[in-house]
Amino acid sequence: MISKKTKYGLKALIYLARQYEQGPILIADLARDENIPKKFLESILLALKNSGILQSRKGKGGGYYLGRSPRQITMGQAIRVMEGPLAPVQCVSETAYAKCTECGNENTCGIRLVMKDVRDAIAKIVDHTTLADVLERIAQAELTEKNVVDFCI
Amino acid sequence: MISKKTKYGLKALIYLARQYEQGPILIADLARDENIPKKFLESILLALKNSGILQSRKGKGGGYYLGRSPRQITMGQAIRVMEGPLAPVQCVSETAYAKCTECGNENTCGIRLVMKDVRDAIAKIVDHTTLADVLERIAQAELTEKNVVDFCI
DNA sequence: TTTTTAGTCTACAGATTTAATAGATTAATG
DNA sequence: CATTAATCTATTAAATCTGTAGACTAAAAA
Repeated sequence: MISKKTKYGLKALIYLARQYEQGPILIADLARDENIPKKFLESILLALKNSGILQSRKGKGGGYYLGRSPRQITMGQAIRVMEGPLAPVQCVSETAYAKCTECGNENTCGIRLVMKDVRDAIAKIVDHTTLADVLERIAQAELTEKNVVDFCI
Repeated sequence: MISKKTKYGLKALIYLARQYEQGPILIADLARDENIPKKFLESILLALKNSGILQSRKGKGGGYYLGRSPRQITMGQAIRVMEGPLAPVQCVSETAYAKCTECGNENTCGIRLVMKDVRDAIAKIVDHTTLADVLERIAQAELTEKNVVDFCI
């Protein structure tokens, strides 16, 4: 299960992607609109900024905005910032490899063999899904739902 | 990242699968051979027993053993017992669905749409990988490694 | 240049989860 | 009835998660 921190962060990114190139957005507005504790959100956005995904400006007219286009930001990049590596075990992580302390022979560890497949399957999805893709899927889902509602009426 | 508890549990299951139908195995032996804290292992095995994956016998000649054949125990079943649901967000869990508190409209939530795909990808792997499959892959990996060693000499 | 605005940094604190340990109890065998 | 080995209850230390408070810094406007 992903943490609230990650959920909040992804929500914020989707929110910012929706208003891409419309100038900086205030933390306070984002927190209010998405129902996220403001101080908590601050630290999340800061982490996203330090990783290069977001940029910010201080003072009047300031706020947060995407550091590059929604097409160039993947869910995988964002998730790694907030949740850490995708891999279920560190010995199969591509971005944060480390030997498992419990593990004897890495080449013949059954758990590792399976978890390598799991990691790759997760990465295949989140590293190929951009914020732009997410916006499109949301729009599609909203259309579908609208039709369902119309159908009901 | 999966917890130590889950790693220990999976190690124990693979260990027991290797000796399937050779009678009950002592917690103490398992703990020693796999380098798992004995008391911690006790509680893990008990949970696996309560879920039906393992069976046990008390007293002399007792111990733990697989409740069914290694072909009929999947990694997914075991992981769910120790780690909980596979789904990255509870609103896409097949075995433990619950509405996300942060979520407004579930049908049009972008995070949900992506995480549903992730859950399905994970489930596709772990629900179709049995303990028998893992044993086979280990055997295969050991063969490969042996050849590599031979080649070096 | 002072004031206002809004992000940044430091520190902390409560709640929950993780990873264990200790000891008493129960059930099965011989 | 003694021995064996799983089971149950309780506790604990450490880590992580979630959230809060307040001082600090940079930028813009008055």
